[in-house]
Amino acid sequence: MDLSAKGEYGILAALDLALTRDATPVQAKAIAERQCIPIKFLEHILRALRNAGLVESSRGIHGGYRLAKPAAEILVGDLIQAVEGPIAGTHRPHGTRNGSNGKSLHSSREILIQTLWADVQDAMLETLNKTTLADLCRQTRELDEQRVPMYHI
Amino acid sequence: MDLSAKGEYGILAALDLALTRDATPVQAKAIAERQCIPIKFLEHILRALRNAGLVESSRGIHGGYRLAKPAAEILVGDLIQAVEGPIAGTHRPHGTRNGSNGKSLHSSREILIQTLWADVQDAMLETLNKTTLADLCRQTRELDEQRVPMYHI
DNA sequence: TTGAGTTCCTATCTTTCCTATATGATCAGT
DNA sequence: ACTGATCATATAGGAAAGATAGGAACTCAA
Repeated sequence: MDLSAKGEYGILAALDLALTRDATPVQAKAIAERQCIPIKFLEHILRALRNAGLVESSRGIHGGYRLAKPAAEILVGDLIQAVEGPIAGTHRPHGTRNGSNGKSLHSSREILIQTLWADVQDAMLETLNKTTLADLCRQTRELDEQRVPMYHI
Repeated sequence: MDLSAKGEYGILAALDLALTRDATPVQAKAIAERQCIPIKFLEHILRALRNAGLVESSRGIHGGYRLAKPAAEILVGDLIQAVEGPIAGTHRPHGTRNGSNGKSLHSSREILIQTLWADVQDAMLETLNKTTLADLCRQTRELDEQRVPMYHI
C-alpha cells in the first residue's frame, strides 16, 4: 500500500509550482531538476494535472506551468486522483468478469467486501482531502526554517 | 487503489472458515470450490494466514484448516496485513535510495509527503479494523436471508 | 519568415509486481 | 505402504508501473 511514484511526483510538482511565486510560468525542466523527476515522465504528470484543471500551461518560448487556482483551494486528494485516476468506484470483484449471465452466486459475500473496500477508499480520500496545497507550502517552509539555520551558525 | 485479489481471497477464505462451523477442519479444496479461488493460489494465502497465527492447520488424510481464534477477535485489517504484508511502515521516498551520503537535499518535502501518506495508511487500517470477521459473518447471513427467500415463493 | 524553445501527444521500451501454476517434500491416518 | 492432505520453493505469464523516444504544434522574438 505504497504511494506510487506518480502520486509523489504529482504532489512535488504542484508544491514546486506553489512555492515558486513568479510572474512568469515555471518550466517543466526547472521542476524536474529541482525535484529530481525524470523530465519526460514529469510531462505526463503535468498533463494529467492540466486535464484535471489544477494547472494551466502556456506554450512557446516563455511557456511553462502555473497553478490554475489558489493553493488553498487545491486538495491533495485532487492531485492524487488527477494523476492516478479516481480512487473510488473502480473496484470490480473477481466474480463480475462473466459478461453474459448475471447470476453471480457468491454475490452476497462480494457485495460485502466491495462495501468494505469502499469504506476504506472513502477514508483514504477523506484523509487526503484534509490537507490543501497551501498547507503543504506552510509546512514546507516551517520545516525548512528548522533546518537551514543549522548551516548558518 | 483496488483491493488485490490476494486480499479478497484472504477475506473470503477466512469467512468460509468462519461460516463452516464443523467439527472437522475445512480442506483447502473445499474452500477453493465454494469461493471460486484457484486452489494452488489459495494454498499460499492459507499459509500466510497460518504464519500470522490467524488460522490453524492439520495435515494428513483428515487434515484441513480452522480459525485459530474466535471470529470476533479477528480483524479484517489482520487478514489483509497477513496476506499482503504490513500496511504501514513500508514507504521509502524516492530520494532515499543513495546508500552512502545522508545529505538528502529534498528531505523536507519528502518527510512531508511521507507523513501525509502515513496518515492515509493509518486511516485505512483504522477502517479495516472497525470490522471483525464475526461482523462479516453476521452481515453475510443477513444478506443471504434477504436473497434466498426470493427463490422459494 | 525563420528559428529557438517550449508544451503537447503517441508510441514504445524496460522493469517490477501480481496472479497463477508446477513440482515435489512432508506429514497423518488407515 | 498407500492415500490424501498440507507445506515449500521455484517459475512462468501477463499486467501494470516507471521511464524514455521522437516528433508535431504552438509562441514569440529577431
